[in-house]
Amino acid sequence: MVSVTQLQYILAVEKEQNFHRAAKACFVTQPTLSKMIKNLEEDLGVAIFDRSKSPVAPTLVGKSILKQAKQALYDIERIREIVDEQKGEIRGELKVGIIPTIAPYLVPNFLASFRSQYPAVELSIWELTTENCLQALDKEQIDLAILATEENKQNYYQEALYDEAMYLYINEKHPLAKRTRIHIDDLEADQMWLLEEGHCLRDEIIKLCHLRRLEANRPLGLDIKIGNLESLRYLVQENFGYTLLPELSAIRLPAKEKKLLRTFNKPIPFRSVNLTMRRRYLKQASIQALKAEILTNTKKQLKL
Amino acid sequence: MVSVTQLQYILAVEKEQNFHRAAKACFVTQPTLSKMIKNLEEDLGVAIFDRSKSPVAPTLVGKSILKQAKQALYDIERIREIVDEQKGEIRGELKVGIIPTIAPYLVPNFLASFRSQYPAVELSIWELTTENCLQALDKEQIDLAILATEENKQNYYQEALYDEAMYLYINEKHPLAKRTRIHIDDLEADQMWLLEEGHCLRDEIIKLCHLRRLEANRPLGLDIKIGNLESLRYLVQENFGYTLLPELSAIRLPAKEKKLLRTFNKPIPFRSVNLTMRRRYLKQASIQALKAEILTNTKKQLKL
DNA sequence: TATTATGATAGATAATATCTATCATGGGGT
DNA sequence: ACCCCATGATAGATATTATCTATCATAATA
Repeated sequence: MVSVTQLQYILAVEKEQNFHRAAKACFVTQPTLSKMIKNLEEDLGVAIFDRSKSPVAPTLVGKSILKQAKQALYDIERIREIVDEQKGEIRGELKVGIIPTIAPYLVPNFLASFRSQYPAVELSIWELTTENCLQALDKEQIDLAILATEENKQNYYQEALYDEAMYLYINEKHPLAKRTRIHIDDLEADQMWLLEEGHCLRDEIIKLCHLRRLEANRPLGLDIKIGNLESLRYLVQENFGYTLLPELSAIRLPAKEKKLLRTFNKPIPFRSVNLTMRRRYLKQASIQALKAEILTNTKKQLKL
Repeated sequence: MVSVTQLQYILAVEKEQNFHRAAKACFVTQPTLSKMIKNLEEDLGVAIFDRSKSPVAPTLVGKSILKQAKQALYDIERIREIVDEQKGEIRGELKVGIIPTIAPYLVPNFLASFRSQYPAVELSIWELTTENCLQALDKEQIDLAILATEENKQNYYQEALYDEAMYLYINEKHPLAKRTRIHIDDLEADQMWLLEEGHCLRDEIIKLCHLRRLEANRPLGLDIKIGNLESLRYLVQENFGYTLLPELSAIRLPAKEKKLLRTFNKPIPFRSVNLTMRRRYLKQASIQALKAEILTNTKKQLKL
């Protein structure tokens, strides 16, 4: 008979691509794991892994079996969750990936209050780019990502969180800084400072301002790789030009820096922040609790 | 850890509503089953069954757990099926329910050829009314039903098989029998012989002829409960009046009886026959093989 | 009150998952 | 060509656990 343990073992081998490492991950010895997998293969009458390959790789049927095994284990884990939900208990690990242009400004909004309200949830937060969040979701390294991009509906499940307006952050000596009415289309590529490639805010701004990618690479003739908004602000302060800041980061600026902010005329540019999960996602209760916590603490700060 | 066996045991108890019977159905003794279920309940920290009720009934969480357990076991069974599919093997039990106005005319069309082509499939066929087919599907007593009614898409999954025209079967002395052009609306309730309640063909004819249900109960002042089309034909032969016969049953009539058949003017009345399955259905390969077999052997006989 | 049906419990036994120790095989590197 | 290491398989012993038999407790029923 197919057993839960057998399914766990084959998934471990798929993940680790190695019987010894898989055994370690399952807290058993390699012969145990090898035997169990062999039992399963004999029971089903097919080989799940091709051991002659290096590293070991699933056979063709093996791939289908592994996929189905994931589904089955998900459904079994889900039983525990159903029990917790009925008990009204919100507990367990919750691993969250957040992109760097949101994390520092959003996390302080919910971290303390969430931890005091749901002490049984072991929350861990990673600052990861969109691409790395999606990979981590796939590998089940995180349960939830907070992103500002729309992802393929087939692979991921998304829930809207909030929209945040974009502000112009501009060197005070820049001619545009004196204007009272600024439109998004007044901005020019060679004046705009952007984060390095891989940050979705960079792509978002390029889209909002209708810049061409090539233009956006070297404002003022400089080529500097910047990974956070702090550094970007210093660049604007020191080197003329401007950049766009999302609302949550703008709110937290000290009064002195707020003078460098300008709002746009309508249509006000904005970006949409969402929760992104795997299609079959567990920990629904914790995730919904976190969502509620974020919304109550954040929405009142936002204009949109 | 939640085990496959535990899930099987709780499902057996749900089905049998009794620990002893459930144990018997699982081929173990009652203490074994009781112990395993207790282990599971202690592991989850909730009671799945309320043993004080008679017969034992699932608790509120229990119901959710049982539902999820079904899903999990389905997924595990599906692994075996994936393996069989990859091997190209079409095998296993296939239990089919067919309504009485289809069974005798359709089964001979596919039975012999299906059995010779797929000898590894253990086919069993039940003649059941629509209602009983659906119940049997729910209880997993059958895998597939062949029906002539549309069912709730939420609970069941249906695939169209074929449409069959309806023929008028009429007493040769009836005035309508001499007409060359007959329209479905020419028929009258007090001349129409119908099957007893519970047969979908009865309801279908009432709908096709726009009869009111009350009218349709006592043609010619008689109240006779008839469960098959054979008897219905005798009634028409002996007692004046007429009835409607579906195409497959009409085709097989001996030449002498075929003289009592009349075709309708357009729009020709017809009924649609389909395969009905549970939403999560196994044995897809066998079912699709059966479907193909039915279609190749039947479609050429039909006009529509 | 005795009887039956039902599920729980205790202790023995059988089945099996796991362990330790060892072997076989196939690259890489020198 | 040789050795070495990484990798997975195998054999036999051990630990775990699913199952069995026998018995008990309880509630409904005759």
